[in-house]
Amino acid sequence: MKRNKPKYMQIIDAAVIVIAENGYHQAQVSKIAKQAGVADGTIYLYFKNKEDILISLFKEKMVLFVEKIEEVIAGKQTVSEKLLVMIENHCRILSDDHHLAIVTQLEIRQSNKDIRLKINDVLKGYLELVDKILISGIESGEFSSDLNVRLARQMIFGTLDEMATTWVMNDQKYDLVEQVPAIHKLLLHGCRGRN
Amino acid sequence: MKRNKPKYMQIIDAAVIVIAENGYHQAQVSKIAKQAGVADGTIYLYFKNKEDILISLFKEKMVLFVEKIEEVIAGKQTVSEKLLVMIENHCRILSDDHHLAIVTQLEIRQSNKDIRLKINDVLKGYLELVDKILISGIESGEFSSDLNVRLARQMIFGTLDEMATTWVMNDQKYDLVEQVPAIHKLLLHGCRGRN
Amino acid sequence: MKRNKPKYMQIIDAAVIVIAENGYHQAQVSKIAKQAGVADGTIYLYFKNKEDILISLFKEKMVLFVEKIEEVIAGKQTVSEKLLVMIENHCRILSDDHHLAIVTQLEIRQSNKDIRLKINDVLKGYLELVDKILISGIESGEFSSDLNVRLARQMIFGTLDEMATTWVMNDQKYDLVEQVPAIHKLLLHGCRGRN
Amino acid sequence: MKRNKPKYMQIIDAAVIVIAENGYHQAQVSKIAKQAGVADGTIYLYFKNKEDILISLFKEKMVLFVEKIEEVIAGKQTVSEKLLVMIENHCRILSDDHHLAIVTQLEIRQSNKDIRLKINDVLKGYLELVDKILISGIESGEFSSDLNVRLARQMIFGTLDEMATTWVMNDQKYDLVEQVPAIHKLLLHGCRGRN
DNA sequence: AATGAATGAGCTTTCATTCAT
DNA sequence: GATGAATGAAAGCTCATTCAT
Repeated sequence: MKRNKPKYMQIIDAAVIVIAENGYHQAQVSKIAKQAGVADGTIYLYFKNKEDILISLFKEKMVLFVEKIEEVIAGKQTVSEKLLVMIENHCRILSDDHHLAIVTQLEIRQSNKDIRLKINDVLKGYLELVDKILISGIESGEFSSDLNVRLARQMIFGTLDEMATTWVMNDQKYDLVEQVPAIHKLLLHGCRGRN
Repeated sequence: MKRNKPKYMQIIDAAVIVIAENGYHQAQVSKIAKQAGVADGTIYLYFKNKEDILISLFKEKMVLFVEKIEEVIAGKQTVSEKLLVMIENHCRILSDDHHLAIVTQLEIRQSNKDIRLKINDVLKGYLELVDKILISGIESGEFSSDLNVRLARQMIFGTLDEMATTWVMNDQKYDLVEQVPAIHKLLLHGCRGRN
Repeated sequence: MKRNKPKYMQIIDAAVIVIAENGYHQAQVSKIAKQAGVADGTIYLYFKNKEDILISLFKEKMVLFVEKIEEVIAGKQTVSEKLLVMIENHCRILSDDHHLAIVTQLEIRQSNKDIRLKINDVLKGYLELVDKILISGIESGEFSSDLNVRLARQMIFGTLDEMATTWVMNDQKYDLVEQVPAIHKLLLHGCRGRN
Repeated sequence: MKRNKPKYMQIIDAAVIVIAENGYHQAQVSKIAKQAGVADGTIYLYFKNKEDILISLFKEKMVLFVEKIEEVIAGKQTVSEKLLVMIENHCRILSDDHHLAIVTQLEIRQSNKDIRLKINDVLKGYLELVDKILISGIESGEFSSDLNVRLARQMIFGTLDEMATTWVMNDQKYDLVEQVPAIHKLLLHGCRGRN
């Protein structure tokens, strides 16, 4: 298992720092190697190529992301609460790791279509989690059975992503978590759709 | 006025096609020139550099975008209607120009931070339009005065952007405009927030 | 006769200014045209190509240079006096036209070997003048008949040129003409060679 | 120490040959790399950029130049002898390396002002050597204490440089070293200045 | 005579990847 | 497993010159 080899995560963590601090196009393999404290060639013992570093990076971080959110959702009963803790954790995880926020919201998006598609694959794990919450809401009767789950999921993810990106673009100078209740209200009422 | 010089728009239109068909990083200046039917050097009579082509491209298209939407909104009374025609036009404009959709949703985002920031500046025109609609809703009493305009705008734009990007990523193989009523309902209820 | 057409000298004078102020490699034909107040294409009605502007420039200025010096020499009897007024005028002409000094001492030398050779041809007029002075010195007995005229001329021209270049390189911040008597003494004694 | 890395001198020597044989503006990095038997990219492991090759080239050769001359001067007592061996070596070093002569007398001077200034800095080492000889002449009483060292140095260097440049411009078809005694006599008498 | 829009050839430098040690 | 020197392909931009008006 790759993940158990110490240098694997060492290189990924180095990549996050180097990309966040230098930007995607200035994150040369040699810089990542230097930050990780290994030789350039060593990178290629753990990753197929540069693209593989990026996708692996995203995969590793996203797994933690989804695990964390699944964990906090588990204890919640109503869809409102589930949505709330999901939004809260989404914002908190990004707030807690400024480097990661920069990488996921700004830098990684500069990659080409191939990489974007692979990243989207990884993202599916998160989107399915959102779907699960929405479906639980329909089943509990809190949401109408007419709710278009795919569109609602796009609204939720699109909104959170836009919020986060704007926040990063503004150099993270305001508090993202503070806005959680307001966003929760907007999205919840959007999904409820009765008024 | 730049826009009146025929080659200016000729080059911009060529850039949209070349970027859409080859991807951002494979859209060399020489390819754009060839597509536009001019010499490489001619590009530089109309644009400062490659970056300037991209920003101008985005600016020109966004101006048309905003003008068109302002026009259709003008005739509408209720905020619900305004939102509907805005969403409808957002989707229709992208649907009607597949090349443009690819460029704005996927390719242009691969540009570096400098260009991204300038593109964001251009985008402000559109975001202010959304704000105007939201404020008109508050003034007419259709939306609560408690509505956080900035967050609501991020929800609306984030949702539309996510929808459009997903649609382009899926090779535009379903009908985007068809989803307008459902999205309108989601966003409107989100903003109304009474239920 | 080219020289009588007003735009011919207009373009040459513009070239001196543009080259002096921007440097040889930044003196584009379009800049010279603009400075001269004519269209780019007009340049080519008066000069075969860019190279021709440079050589013509040097030729026109050198003719004035040689004419002036021949004039002042004419009135002098001894070789010492002739040498003195030659040196004096060499320094004064450069001192009086800072732009020209920059162009002849620094910028024009950045041209390629072809142009250098043609410039050297033009320079011959001046070198022959120096030879004439030296020969008059031998004939009058002031200089030994053993004097190697070619080498002495190289000494004289090389010394004046090095002085002038150093002075221009130091931004012409000291007085070149002030040094004339000392240089005259050095060169005269070099040529006399009896001690 | 850069100079000990074999490829460093290999590239510099290749640059001398390529510049001498093709001219400054036709000495592309790829040509130099080919001549040196390395890949284009390898050049940039040893030099910051193309400019750096030129300046390093001049620096390395000038160091040898100055070292050599300092060595031969050391054994000489009178200023006349010192001047003689200096002139002799100046001419001999250029005569012995035709490529180097072309590069230093013609090609390198086509570089832009930035490079010229850096080259002038390197040249200072040589000019200081000339000053040292002149001062030793004043101290020994061979030269008058009235001698303007700066001007005398400009005469000596200017004369040698002009001789060498003319010789290279004439395709080095006569013997430069043969002229050493005559030049020595001219310059020595110029400095002595008593006659 | 004068214009100036259009042309298109040409080159330095970067950086992901390899492979001998 | 680890190293890091070496590789070499690839592209944006400039500017002297032309020529239709």
